[in-house]
Amino acid sequence: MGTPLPRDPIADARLNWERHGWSDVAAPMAAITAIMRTQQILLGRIEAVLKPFGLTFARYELLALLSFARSGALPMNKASALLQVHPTSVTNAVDRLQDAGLVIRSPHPTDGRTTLIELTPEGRALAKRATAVLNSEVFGRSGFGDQDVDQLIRILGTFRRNAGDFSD
Amino acid sequence: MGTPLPRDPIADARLNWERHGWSDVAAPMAAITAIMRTQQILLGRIEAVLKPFGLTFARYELLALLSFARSGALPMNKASALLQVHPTSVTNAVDRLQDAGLVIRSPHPTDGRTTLIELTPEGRALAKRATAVLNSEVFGRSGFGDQDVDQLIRILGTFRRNAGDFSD
DNA sequence: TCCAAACCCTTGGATGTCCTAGTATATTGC
DNA sequence: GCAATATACTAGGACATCCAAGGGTTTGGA
Repeated sequence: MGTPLPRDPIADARLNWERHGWSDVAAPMAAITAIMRTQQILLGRIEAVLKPFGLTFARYELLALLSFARSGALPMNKASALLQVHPTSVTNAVDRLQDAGLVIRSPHPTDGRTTLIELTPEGRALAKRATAVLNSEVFGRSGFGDQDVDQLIRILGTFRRNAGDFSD
Repeated sequence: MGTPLPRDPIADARLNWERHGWSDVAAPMAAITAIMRTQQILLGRIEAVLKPFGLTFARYELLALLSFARSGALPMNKASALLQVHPTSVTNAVDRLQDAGLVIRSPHPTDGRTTLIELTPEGRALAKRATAVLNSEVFGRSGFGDQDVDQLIRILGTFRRNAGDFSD
């Protein structure tokens, strides 16, 4: 990561918006751009922690999801829905996790269309170790204050519900 | 995008974290995961709007940045720094924008190492039209309340400053 | 019963991002 | 003045994401 910029580029963009007569949408534009940039920063931290484990965020998410399933196994389409990513992304992740011996594919007992993803003991152990480091190095040092964390969960939760993520 | 899930998957993940004795980091984990998911939703909306223009978000950002530069031209390294992406990503975006006739590369007048990216009239016109639609369709209907927009800008601004994005 | 529609997963192609390495040009120091 | 260092951009490779298309399986209505 380079040297800090002398000025906040998002604040500058907001000024540019206002100068061009788009004041009514300048603030949401700045908020949305800030979300994009924050995601980029956080993803960078997470991937840096996971790299020594040979994991990417996408693969870790799948591993973690499986480790919380009672049986340690889930159908591909369930995983796709819960992780809210495209089915092909799950296929891709499973391919690599399987090559690494962390999961195995097995046929669904009653539905021939469905493939189950199952955690191996190695996969379960790796998920546990990776989570421990993520907890201490990323989530435990997020840089957000406690109140801001609550605000984020509230604001983004409302947004996600309105966007159709869940009907809770 | 599929049917809404019956339950919020991030709230469930938070419960799983608490059940496993990681209550101290469960809330920041939920906040960070929510940021990742929100970014995904917003990016999807933006790319859907830009697709008819033949633009992706990465290319649009570069066009918009150039359109705000007084001369309509910037060195590659400046663009990379301001957009906060890897230099190779700028190279990639410029390649495609140049193929589309929206920008041209020109040599820097005094520094032979540097390449200037310059907006063509077509590029400037397209940026203007794309911005108008983004403003009305995405930023103008973000789904965030006015107060929440302010909160997001404040919280994420502090985060980005602490992360070393800028020293303002 | 049987066939069309729906569903599940995979493959192939396009895009974007990053990293590492390499080439070319500037600047600095001796 | 020349070598060493720093900077700017590009090339190639690894991953992840999406879309479109295809083949196998199940379901439900004619």
